[in-house]
Amino acid sequence: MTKYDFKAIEGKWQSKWEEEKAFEAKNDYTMPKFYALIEFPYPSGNGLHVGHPRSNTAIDIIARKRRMEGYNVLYPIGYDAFGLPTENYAIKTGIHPEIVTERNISRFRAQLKRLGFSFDWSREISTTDPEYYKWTQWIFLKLFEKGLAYKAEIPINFCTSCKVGLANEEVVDGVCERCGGEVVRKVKSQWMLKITEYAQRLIDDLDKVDFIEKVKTQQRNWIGRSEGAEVDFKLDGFDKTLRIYTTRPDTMFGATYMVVSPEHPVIKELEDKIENIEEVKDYQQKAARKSDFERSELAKDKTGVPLKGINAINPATGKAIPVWTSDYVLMGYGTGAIMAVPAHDTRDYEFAKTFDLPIIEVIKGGDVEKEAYTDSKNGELVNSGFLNGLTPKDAIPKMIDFLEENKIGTRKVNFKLRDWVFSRQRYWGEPIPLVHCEKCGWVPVPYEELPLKLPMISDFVPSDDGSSPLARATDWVNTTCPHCGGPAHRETDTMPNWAGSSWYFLRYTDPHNDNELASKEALDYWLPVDWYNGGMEHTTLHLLYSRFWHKFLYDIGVVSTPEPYMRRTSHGMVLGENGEKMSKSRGNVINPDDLVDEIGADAFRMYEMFMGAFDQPIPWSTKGARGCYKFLDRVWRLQEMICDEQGIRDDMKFLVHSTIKKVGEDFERMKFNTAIAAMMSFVNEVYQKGSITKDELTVLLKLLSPVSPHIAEEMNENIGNTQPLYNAKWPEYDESALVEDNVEIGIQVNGKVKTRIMIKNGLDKAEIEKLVIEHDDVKPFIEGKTVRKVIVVKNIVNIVVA
RNA sequence: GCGAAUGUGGUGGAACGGCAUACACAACGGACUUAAAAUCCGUCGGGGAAACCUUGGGGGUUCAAAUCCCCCCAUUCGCACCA
Repeated sequence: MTKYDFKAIEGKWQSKWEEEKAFEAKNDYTMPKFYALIEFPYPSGNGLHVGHPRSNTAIDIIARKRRMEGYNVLYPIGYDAFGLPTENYAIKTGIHPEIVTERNISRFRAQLKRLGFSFDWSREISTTDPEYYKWTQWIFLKLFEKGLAYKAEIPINFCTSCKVGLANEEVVDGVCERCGGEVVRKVKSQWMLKITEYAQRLIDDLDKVDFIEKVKTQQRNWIGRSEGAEVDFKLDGFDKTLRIYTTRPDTMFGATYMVVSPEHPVIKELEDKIENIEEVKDYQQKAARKSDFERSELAKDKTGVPLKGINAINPATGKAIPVWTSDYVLMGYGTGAIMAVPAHDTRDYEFAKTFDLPIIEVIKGGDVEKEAYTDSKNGELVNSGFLNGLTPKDAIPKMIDFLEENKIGTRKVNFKLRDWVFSRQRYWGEPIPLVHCEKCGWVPVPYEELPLKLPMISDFVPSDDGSSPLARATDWVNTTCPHCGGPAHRETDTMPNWAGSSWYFLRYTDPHNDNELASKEALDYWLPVDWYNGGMEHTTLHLLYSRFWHKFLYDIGVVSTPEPYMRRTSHGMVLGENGEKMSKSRGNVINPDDLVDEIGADAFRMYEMFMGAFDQPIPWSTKGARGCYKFLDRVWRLQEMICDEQGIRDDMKFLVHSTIKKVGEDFERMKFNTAIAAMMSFVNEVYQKGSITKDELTVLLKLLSPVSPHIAEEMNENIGNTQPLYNAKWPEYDESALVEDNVEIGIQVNGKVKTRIMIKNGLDKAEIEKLVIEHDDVKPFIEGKTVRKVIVVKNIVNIVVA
């Protein structure tokens, strides 16, 4: 009996799988299909993180099980390789990003291959490959064609350190998500994508898919739909109205002042009429200088300035109310102006208290002396004319009807979601395939000229004025207009790295197609993705963006499903051994290579799954990982315990079949830790027994093979099975074998467990009751007491005595 | 501030409302060994003679609660002036 030599075994089977093309998806579109997907990694210079294999192994287990169940499985891999870290590295070292990317990908590929994932390597892609980004550009041009890509002068989030514009989603706590640099607002001309046009559908279609609830909730909150009304307030003494948005039209009788955002155009329009215009302008400037971080940090203290001389008429009461400006009202949401109802809105309340503005209670139910009463369902309207006596819930529609009848307002739905800032002033991204011509404006690069390749340059440092490094590649920038032939220049901004990842799962279905992003047949067969696992951090970024692109492609007939992913699950983060997030600065990063050297890929994979509940964050434990090695070594030595008997022995039937059931069901529920525990129990019992048959062992190896495939294949071969496990049939359990002859039942007296007894299985309740009451072990607990009731449930009997 | 999740031995964690602490890690004891490692076999929530106590704390529903309901406390993660 040889030692468990995981190095030799793993190398041997990895080569074998490759030679036999064991995991290549078949282009046989008549077979039942299963598309398993993980988020393709960003090939960073640090190599694989122990978090990657958690998602990869989980879906690998599912993919391998599906193959054994007869599905044509697509489990692809690729690299999301455009992006800032590579570019920053290039700036620091002078090595071209293309070379860095190539190097990083090689390292990732080697690390992934070492772990024995059943990826279809023949479909490997990289977003930086011109043959790939040709189609990223193609989709962009389609969006442009349909009016969903537009250029706008907007205040953007600008990272002062990366010198790059960021999407709202990339600003975390007021600082840059990637580098932690300060983010300020800067007005720039940017390409935007109209994701807001899909806002309603992105919410509605969540009902069609099986995503974990957390993801759905987060997406809904991010899209932030609200129903309300837009109302025009007349400005006293002017032929002019100020439009506001409110979700609480029922409180309109309590609107005692109005507030406009500092960026609101009305200030400019009424410049001459505002008596304290200098003070107002000063406030505007201060607000503009504030970074987002400062704006939110200072949120506690309300600031503002009245627009002296400007009053509005409350359309409900007919009374004149003052107009203020304050940065607690945002230009980007609603109309940039609000009616302030201090009695029933927390922010308005604070503002009114700060500036001593009147507070009128219009809903009874709280104590407006102390705080705003904001319940939009309960309470009773007062001081509100025709709404008096109603609850807010009933008053809202009634007020909207009133506004619509009198043509001063309309029903209106608003979303928090903003359009997607799509331009980056960076080098290492897909060039935006547009040309600007003085005469013709923005003109698309003709489809037949795609891919528009990134020019080779050697200086990637972004300019201080925030323009892209590509602007300096004048040979490339200066071109002719595809429309009129006149002089023109290319767009020098590039796409964000969310572009390539928004559709990569489509390319996998037909990755070498030169004529289309993928053939219709391939797309129709493989889509939607059956099971997609990835990180929660991508919920409002990648996951939302790719749903948007997919819906657009659905609308133009490229794909046939309205949603890209049927099922979405999420893994918990792997923390350092000290329970903190793994990071270089904390010094608690675990390098998978070292551990794989020590315990092998099979044990490593197993530990990744065994360490804890899949969806919870779990601290790493290298000792725990070594425990999995110990278990596999124990499995290995089962070969010495094979006996001459055949088949599954009677006294093993229950164990074998209940383990098949448990492992299979737990895999499907992503309860990998308890599935592995069941296999450990199985092995413990075999050790107790001292022997195992070849057939019993074969079952165990099949169950083990999705988690630790190399050792399972090797042992399977050793014991004389000729069919490799990767295309063996997944074992089925026999229901009748799950019924034991005798069962242990727990005896409770008044709900507390007192003892346990063995009884024959299959008795009815009355028989069990009789048996229990008369049982010698039970008697002491009920002697001299009156039995009030006996409850028999499954394997518990509860005797209620007095 | 709002929302969500989590809280069980020394540690990671199990447990359709039905025998709490499965399975591991660590620790301890024994066997094997000249010795160690590895391996195998045991012990392992508290308390103890037994009774009994124990799932962050307090209440409740139930024959029965880690699990369901209410109120607190703590930790983590989202969102954060969205009218």
